[in-house]
Amino acid sequence: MASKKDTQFDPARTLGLLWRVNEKPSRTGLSVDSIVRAAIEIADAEGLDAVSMRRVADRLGVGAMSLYTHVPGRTDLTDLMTDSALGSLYSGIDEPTASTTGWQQGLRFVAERNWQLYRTHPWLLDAQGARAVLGPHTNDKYEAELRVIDGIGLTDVEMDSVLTLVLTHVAGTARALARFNRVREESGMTDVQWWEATAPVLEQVMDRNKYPVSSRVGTAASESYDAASDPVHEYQFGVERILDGVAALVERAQPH
Amino acid sequence: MASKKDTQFDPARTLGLLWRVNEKPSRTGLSVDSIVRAAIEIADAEGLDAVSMRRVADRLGVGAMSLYTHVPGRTDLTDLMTDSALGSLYSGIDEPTASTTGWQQGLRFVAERNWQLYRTHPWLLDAQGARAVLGPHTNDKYEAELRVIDGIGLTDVEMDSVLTLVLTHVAGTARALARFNRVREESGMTDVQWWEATAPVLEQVMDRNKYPVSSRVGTAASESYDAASDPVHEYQFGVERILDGVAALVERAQPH
DNA sequence: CGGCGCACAGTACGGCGTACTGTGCGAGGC
DNA sequence: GCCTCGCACAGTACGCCGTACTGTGCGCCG
Repeated sequence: MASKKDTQFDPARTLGLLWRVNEKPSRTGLSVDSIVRAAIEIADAEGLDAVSMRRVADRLGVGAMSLYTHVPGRTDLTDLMTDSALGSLYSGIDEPTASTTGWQQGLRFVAERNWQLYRTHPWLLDAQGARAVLGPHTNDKYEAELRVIDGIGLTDVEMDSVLTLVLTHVAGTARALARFNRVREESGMTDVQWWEATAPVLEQVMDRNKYPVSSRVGTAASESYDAASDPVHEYQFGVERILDGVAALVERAQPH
Repeated sequence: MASKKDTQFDPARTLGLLWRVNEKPSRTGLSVDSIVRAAIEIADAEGLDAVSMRRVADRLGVGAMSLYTHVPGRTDLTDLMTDSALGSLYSGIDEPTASTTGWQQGLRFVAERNWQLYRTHPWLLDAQGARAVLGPHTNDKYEAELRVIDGIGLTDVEMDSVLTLVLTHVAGTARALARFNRVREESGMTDVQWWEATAPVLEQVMDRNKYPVSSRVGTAASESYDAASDPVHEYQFGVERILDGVAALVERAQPH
């Protein structure tokens, strides 16, 4: 994925598409918007891999190649899907700041919205292929999220770093959750079933004495989670640790 | 990718492969090890997408279908590659604890090794497709890494959570770095060139007044990084914040 | 030395993105 | 009112992919 060389790498064209510079009223109702909408529906239901040009065209009752009139190729379509999905994140550019007080609450709000976004559109995690997508919603998102940590004593660069840190954590744990869910769907096997098939073989082959700490911790963790891992817990635990770490940074910047 | 239904989902078979339960001395030197080695070489040079069964077979001077005698399919091959790559992480199960003092230094050591691992094998980031790979090296890794935070006052579950938090952060920032490098390679365009092609169009379409905070912060960040982002800085910054956050947790568990 | 099993090879199918090449509809000029 | 031209849409084809299924011929064991 994302390894094919684009026929033509044209940032200007992509940008024009993202901001819908040339709205074309076509004769069969085909348009950038309708194509993106169809693609997102498929991706939501079956993942990004299921979004092939043929599938999207089928869903629109149109020939596969007709899509290329409106969209340069699959890569750009993915960018368009990404920016479009980001449009539903916040009701407005002020929502995160307006609906919270204090930077901790603000960052938690931002994290939670991103987490929910990845839950509804897990394909977003597979969609970050190339350079940043500079679409309108992407820009709105960046501005809205930065505002919750503006004016709390961090430098501009630190603000960017803190936000990226939180978002990277959310994406990472969301990825674990998506993997978790996908495996269960596709294998038709619960974690317990899988473990029952795996454990006996592992027992024969692995010397438990070699792994004192990990067998103790692994057992404790899986008993606590009722599974091999618990992405939701990881997400929450991580956010709290990170907020504590950022608090230390803020205090250092502004000694009371 | 990773969406095809496996012909047969057989954990026992996969495990046997990972632990090399049935070493087969074949007649042309073809073996699980040689196949995995060839696959990794291709992946290191050209990414995981370039690892097709045909490519691997070609490199070994063998027909594509012959690989299936030793390996059930591409999915399992990927698991084998992953466990194999993890073998080079530490010289022994005690290296992280033996070469550091204190849990902070220990976690920094672990983070750094993982970071370097992802730098040499970026395809590892694309290889986590299904359930955990329970190979020998994967187990060694988990044990080695847990030991650096054993006995510092955390509960077993907290130990697992802390390690996962650090590793998730490393993987996330390594992914950003890999993307960064790949884009530069493939597009043949530096960040500066790209920006020069992008900026004028963006200027026409985006109202800067709508984005006071992000244009200030974005400018500061990109001037500081000489690029749109700096994954290395993000990695380091994040590790320090996370360590501070974990320190707060440790102190809370063990009041001085 | 005969025979059998398994390592290896080949062909083929249904998928993918998309280059290139038609076709026929809708709108503008007269 | 009609002709014409441009562009939205369609089709075919190529080279990739993973892998199911079907041969072949080598090496080992009796």
